[in-house]
Amino acid sequence: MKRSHNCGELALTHVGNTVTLAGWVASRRDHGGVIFIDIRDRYGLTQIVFDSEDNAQLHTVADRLRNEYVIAITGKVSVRPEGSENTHLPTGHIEIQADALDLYNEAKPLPFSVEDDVHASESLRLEHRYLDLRRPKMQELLQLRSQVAYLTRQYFHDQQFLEIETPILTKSTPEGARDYLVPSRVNPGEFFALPQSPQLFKQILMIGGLDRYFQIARCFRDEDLRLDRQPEFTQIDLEMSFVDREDIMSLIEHLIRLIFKETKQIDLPHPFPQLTFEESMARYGTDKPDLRFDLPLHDLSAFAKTCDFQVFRRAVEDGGMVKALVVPKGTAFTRNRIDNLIDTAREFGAKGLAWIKMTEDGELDSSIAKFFNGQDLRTALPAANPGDLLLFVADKATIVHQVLGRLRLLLGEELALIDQTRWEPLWVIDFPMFEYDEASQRHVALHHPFTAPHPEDEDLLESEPLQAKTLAYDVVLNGFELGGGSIRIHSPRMQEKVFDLLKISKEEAREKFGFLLDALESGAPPHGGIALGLDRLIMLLGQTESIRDTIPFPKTQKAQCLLTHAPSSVAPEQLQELSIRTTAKKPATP
RNA sequence: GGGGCCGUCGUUCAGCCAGGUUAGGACGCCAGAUUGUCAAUCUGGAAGUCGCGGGUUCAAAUCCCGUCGGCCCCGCCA
Repeated sequence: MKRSHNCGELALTHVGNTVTLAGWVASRRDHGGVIFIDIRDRYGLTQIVFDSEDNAQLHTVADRLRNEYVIAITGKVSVRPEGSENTHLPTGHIEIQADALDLYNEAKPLPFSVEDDVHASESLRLEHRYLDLRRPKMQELLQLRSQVAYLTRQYFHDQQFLEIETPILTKSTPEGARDYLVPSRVNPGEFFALPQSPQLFKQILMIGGLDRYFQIARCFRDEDLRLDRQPEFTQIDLEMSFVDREDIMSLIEHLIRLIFKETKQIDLPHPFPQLTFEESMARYGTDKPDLRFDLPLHDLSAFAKTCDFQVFRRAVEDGGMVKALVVPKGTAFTRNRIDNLIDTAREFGAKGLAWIKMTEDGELDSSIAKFFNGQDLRTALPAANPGDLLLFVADKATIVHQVLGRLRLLLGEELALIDQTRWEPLWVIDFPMFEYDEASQRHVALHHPFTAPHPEDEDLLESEPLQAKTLAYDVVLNGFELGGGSIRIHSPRMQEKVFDLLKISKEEAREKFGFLLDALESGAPPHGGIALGLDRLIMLLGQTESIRDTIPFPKTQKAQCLLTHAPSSVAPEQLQELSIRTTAKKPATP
């Protein structure tokens, strides 16, 4: 028996037709003389009726059916008796009167039932992913992912882009994330690295004259996992020649808007708002602000400098700052809750968290109120209203922003300030070229070492490198970094200078990036690009809470696959062939 | 490397703080009944080394220590 229709498409127009459906038994309801079976496939659910009066023999066969058996049935589409329609199902007005049944496979009782309302723990779902993938919600997410990939390919092909694959076995480079390594059997003691991104290859493609490249590229980073981070993930990656950053931002903005419109009928703003890195840090304490709620950071450094509170005054005098969050209706917070906030602020890196309640009659209520002139504070912080709670952090800028930025998010969630129906994309631009890394006592690239500096900041590179801005851009959606890119350095002299500033020696630069430097000497066009995190995009678009739901076979937080039990030990002969000996304390046995 | 939450029949939870009967509910499973259900219903039944190891105790699911696993976070993620 071969199926004539899928399980989601039959309707009143098909009544009278003889059809064949194939799929899984989703549920069985036995009424004695009549048995109802719901048959499920990717497309939907259809009710089958086995009536002992119509076909006694088939009815006894149906009696043996259990959940997740795989069957095909042939029968006549009929109208459901009046009053027994199921308006929750697209196929709820019809049913199939079964005439024949093929049982392809039985299923033993399974560890959890296939339904959207998941009762199973995530580890159980991952261990039996084949069952989990049968759930309509999971199928919907993978369908969404496929649709987005299709729209992306269509969009770039229409714009003259070439889809080009870059190597998975490639060269380990310094800087950036930890590499996944692959031993080379043919070259004992040497290793390939899996790509953290196709960065260098796509630049080489531009130098190779391909002009416009894109790829839906798998990337690998051996770092610890998070809700939105997997060790292997997928980027929508592109690079273009002879463009400026506005060209790339506009191109990718159109793609994102197209994807939201086509898949979810969501209209994103046009154009996306832009914040400089500096503005974003100053106002939200982060470079990936969630703009679905306001609760900004207020700068009170000028006021703090003149107040009597030593902690505030000294912070500013020492080159730091004082900023505040104004928590609406925060006077209702109990002392205990405020103490918890103080603890949290300390965990985030603050020395403390000062607080003042502004009472309904406009007075200051706090143990530190005596240090402040109420009128001066109200003037310095006009956003504060009676009934609000003011939270202050006084420290150097990085700490103030980090602590208040995280408190802002925490309070946004706790106070339900986030409008879940809103979509707030934005660009963050003008990132600094470098930041100073205390650990290694040197400058490190904030983006990556191939990012071009702002033309007008080139002079700052040597004099005040930390002041130099780049032609980089990040696209942020609802507080998640969706992607980032930059205009690249195309001058070999500039590239060497940047390596120099990063304290990468000439020899090391030659060894690790020689091919790029040579390529830049060969006539490199100005170029730039961007990469979007496809998994995160699907997570946001599909409104699911974890990146793991967007990946058919994800890793756990320990970077293991519960389905296949990878990674695993290998036979000693395999290691020997690769000239590898493990130093693991407990060498696992294969 | 660090902090937090969790681990009890196939599944999901209660019981743990205040140690003491036969470890309980729901879903699922099995059997029977049942001709209009779609979370079907009714009756009956089976099902647990309480993650693992050690300790305290007359007695441990419960208290203590260690360990393994899942999740969230910090560090890390150019």
